[in-house]
Amino acid sequence: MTIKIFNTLSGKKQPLEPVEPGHVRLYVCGITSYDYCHIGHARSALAFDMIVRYLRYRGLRVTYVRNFTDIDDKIINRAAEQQTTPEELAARFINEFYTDMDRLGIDRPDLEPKATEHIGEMIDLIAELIDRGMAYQSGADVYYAVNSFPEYGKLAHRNLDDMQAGARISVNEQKRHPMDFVLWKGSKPGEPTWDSPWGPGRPGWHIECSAMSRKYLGETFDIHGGGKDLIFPHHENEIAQSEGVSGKPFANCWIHHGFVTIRDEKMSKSLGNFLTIRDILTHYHPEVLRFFIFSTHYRNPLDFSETAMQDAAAGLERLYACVAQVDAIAREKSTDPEGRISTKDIETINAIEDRFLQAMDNDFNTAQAQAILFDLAKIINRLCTDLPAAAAAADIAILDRAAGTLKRLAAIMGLLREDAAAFLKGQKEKMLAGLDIDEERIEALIGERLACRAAKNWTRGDEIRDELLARGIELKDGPGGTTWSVRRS
RNA sequence: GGCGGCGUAGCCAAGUGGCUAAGGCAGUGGUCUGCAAAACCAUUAUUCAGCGGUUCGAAUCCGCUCGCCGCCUCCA
Repeated sequence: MTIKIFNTLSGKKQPLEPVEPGHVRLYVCGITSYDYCHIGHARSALAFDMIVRYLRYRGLRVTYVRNFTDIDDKIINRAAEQQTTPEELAARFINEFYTDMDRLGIDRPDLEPKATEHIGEMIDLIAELIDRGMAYQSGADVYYAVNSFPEYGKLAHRNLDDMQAGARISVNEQKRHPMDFVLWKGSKPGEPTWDSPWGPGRPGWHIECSAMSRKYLGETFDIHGGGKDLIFPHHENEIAQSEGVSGKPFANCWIHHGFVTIRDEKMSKSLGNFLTIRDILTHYHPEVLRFFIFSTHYRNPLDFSETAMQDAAAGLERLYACVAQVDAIAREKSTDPEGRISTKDIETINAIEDRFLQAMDNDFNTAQAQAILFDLAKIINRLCTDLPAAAAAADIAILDRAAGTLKRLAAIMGLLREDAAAFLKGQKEKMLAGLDIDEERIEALIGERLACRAAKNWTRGDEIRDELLARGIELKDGPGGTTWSVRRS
């Protein structure tokens, strides 16, 4: 089995063939740190977290680099608004970013370089571009000459003529070509500044990724990723810079994920429809967000709604309930000498992992992979339902192994990583918090109902059950007594 | 104007030439239960926006039409 990935550059799915066999080098564009992260950032971080976990699961070594843009116009402007320095602002939001990422259970990349710590590398790169006649100084700025790179537009699948027809390009007297972009910006008074051969200034946005990826991953590496909105101009410009200097292919494969939308519109600050990660996490467990995000293929748009999150929570709870059921098997009562689970069921269980890997090998199809997890959960549930009280040790072992497979595969998406009973209890408490009733009162009513039922006073017993149901609490009478859950509205 | 994507059941969402069109949520019938709930079993798209075409065969390929979205400016 080979891993196939959709490559934006070629427009096709292609087998992953690392430059160094067995070792994948991956660069992902991280955040510009000037504000709290929204669900779109979460999708990006989660998508690549899943990709890295999967590649490692498949036995590949991965070097994962994700940068921080900690100097840029937005940071400077926001710092001025908040009467602080760009350095302080950027550092603060990098910390906030880590808070969010940690809560989402996202593994840290291997390297997280910051732009401001690589000014020297950027200056070197710009100088090389000037030497090669691909960049020019104009006033206090340095620009990249797009005409010097004949393949400009190959990633976005456009050419310079198409783009100029758009005519949304601001006129800048200093540029030779309207599409030329800045590599080095002469600084204005009061702005952060670094010395350079072209005078004091700061780097343009695109050059940092070219400089840092070259330093940490080399001139040619395997995968470069980011959101679809980065295809043009950011990634196009990175290619122009990096290949302009090296004359070699930059990234062999480009992965771009889709947007998170709200009511089918892209989130944006101007529309006021963006939600921060921490907003979401006050209402939902991090794994619910993960489940939601991975319920759609990473390249497709994903529409956020309360309903979708409720559905995701219900689905995730179903998987957890399956694991909890296996955890709760009464092992000590095992006396059956012979297992009863059919060979057919065992074969189906054994085939799950291959099916899962096949789905994931196909451009990380997590939606399909989730469906396979549900197939496994369904079998486990059925076997548990049919399991006699004195189940055979062999059968219990099969169920334990199946539940282990479920958890192991789900963990690639960062799911089912908590103790099942604890997770379900947590969800229950979270939902209970939104209701006008507390646990003590519920237990008291259950106690009262138990007495009624013992006396076969079904009428009053049912009354209590209906009363609780009206307040959002569902009762379940099981062999081990009555338990309750919060009804999902 | 240029480029690209999408339109599959009540909702969400896989499937990109050929076994019965995955899975989740919601719904319905049944088993279980004093009655319920959960779980299980069964069931819910003869059909994949519409119209034409290619093919022995298409949701899947091609053309056109309609609708929605994104990029071309900072953006995950």
